[in-house]
Amino acid sequence: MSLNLYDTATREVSEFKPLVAGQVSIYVCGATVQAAPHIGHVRSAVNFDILRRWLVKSGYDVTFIRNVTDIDDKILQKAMVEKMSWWALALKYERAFTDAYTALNVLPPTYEPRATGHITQMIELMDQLIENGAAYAPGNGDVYLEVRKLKRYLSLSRQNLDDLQPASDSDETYKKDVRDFALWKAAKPDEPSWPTPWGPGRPGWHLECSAMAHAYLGETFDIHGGGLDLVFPHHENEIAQSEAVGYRFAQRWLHNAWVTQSGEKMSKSLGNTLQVQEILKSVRGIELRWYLGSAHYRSMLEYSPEALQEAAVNFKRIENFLSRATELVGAKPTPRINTEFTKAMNEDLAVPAALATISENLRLGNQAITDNDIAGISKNADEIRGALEILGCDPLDPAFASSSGSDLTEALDGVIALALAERASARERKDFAASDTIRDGLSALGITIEDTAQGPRWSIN
RNA sequence: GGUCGGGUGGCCGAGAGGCGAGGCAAGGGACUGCAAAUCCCUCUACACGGGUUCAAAUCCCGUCCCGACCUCCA
Repeated sequence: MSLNLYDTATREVSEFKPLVAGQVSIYVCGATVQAAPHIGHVRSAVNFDILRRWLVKSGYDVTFIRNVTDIDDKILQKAMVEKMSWWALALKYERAFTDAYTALNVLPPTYEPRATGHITQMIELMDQLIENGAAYAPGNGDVYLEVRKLKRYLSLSRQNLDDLQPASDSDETYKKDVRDFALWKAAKPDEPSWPTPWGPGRPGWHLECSAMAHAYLGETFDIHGGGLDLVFPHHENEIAQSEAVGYRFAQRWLHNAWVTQSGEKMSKSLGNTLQVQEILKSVRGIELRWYLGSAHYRSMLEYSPEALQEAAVNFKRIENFLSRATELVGAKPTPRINTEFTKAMNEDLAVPAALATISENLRLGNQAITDNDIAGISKNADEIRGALEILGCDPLDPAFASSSGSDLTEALDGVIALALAERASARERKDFAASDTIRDGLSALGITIEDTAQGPRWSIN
């Protein structure tokens, strides 16, 4: 069974064939670290993390590059506002992104290059582009790519150059065409700069990704990913720069859709963003990940607090089954992937269909508990755990290990066992008022008591 | 103006010519001292108007509505 993936360039789902058998190279546009991450940012990270985990599970050796753009106009602006050095601001928010990724169990990339660490590669790239006539340095310190000379420009977004609305800041006197874009920007007073043959300056947005993709993945690689809003101009311009020097660049383009609120894209300019750190006050990281990963990556995910809570409750049911299964089987489930799940994931990562297989496993597994069918419990628990592992939501993953020490849990278990013994004797003498007082008391402390065929069990809400 | 998504039941969310994904909520039932948890059953749908077809949520034409990008964006 082979993996089929969508490609933004062809607008079709097709069989994924890596350039080198058994290996996959991926470049994903990471954050421009100018503010704390909102849930749209991490949705993108989660989507591509699921892709990566699925490729690894499918037997590929995956090289996964996700960059950090740590220099751009917005970062300089924000640094002024926050009255700190641009580099301090960039690192501050880079850490915020890293914390968010960690909280959501997004695997660290194979390498995470920063734009400012690749100025040399950018200068080399511009050098080549100027030499072969694709780019020009008008003499003021800027370097532009001459888009009119490109044959395939805008093929990813399928637009015509002449149909584009002129840029709002198109009073550029140095550009040959208003649509030419800056590879490099001359330093203004008080701005950071690096020396180049064309004068001191700093990278324009776009150039860093071409340079870094080339540095780590070579002239061509399998998959380039990012948010849908990067198709134009960012990815078009990456293609333009890279193809103009003769690189074949990305073989396939994957773009994730947004998180929306009331149908509108979450964005800083609308002020409707939901910070990851805020959301994590109401749900755990694993629950937020379960929620963000639940929709198909190419579909908009309409956020609502209710939907998030629903997802969290839904996830707790699965966790509850896994912990009961572990108790009854006497061993942690062994992750296993079933054919239905595989089929779903191989069809352009159809996570919603994959979730339906988990629901079925859950139903059958709970039924097996009722029937005391250990083999059935085990089978379904194994398959659920296997699926959760791919989705990055395995509650037994050490990444989600609870911070409360096991000593504490043991002590608590002992205390609750005492209370439950009292309750059991009260029930035996049919003193239900007394037994309910104990249960209600524990419940008020956030401890839920369930009476099962194997006796009472407790859990913390 | 150009390019591109979308409108599915009370809600979320798949599907893309035929057998109503799945989840949540709701109603009924089983289990329970009562609960909780769990299981079983039931209900509600494809924006609108035409067309193609034996068959349309799915394809075509038109209309309405929502959203995104057009050099800030995951």
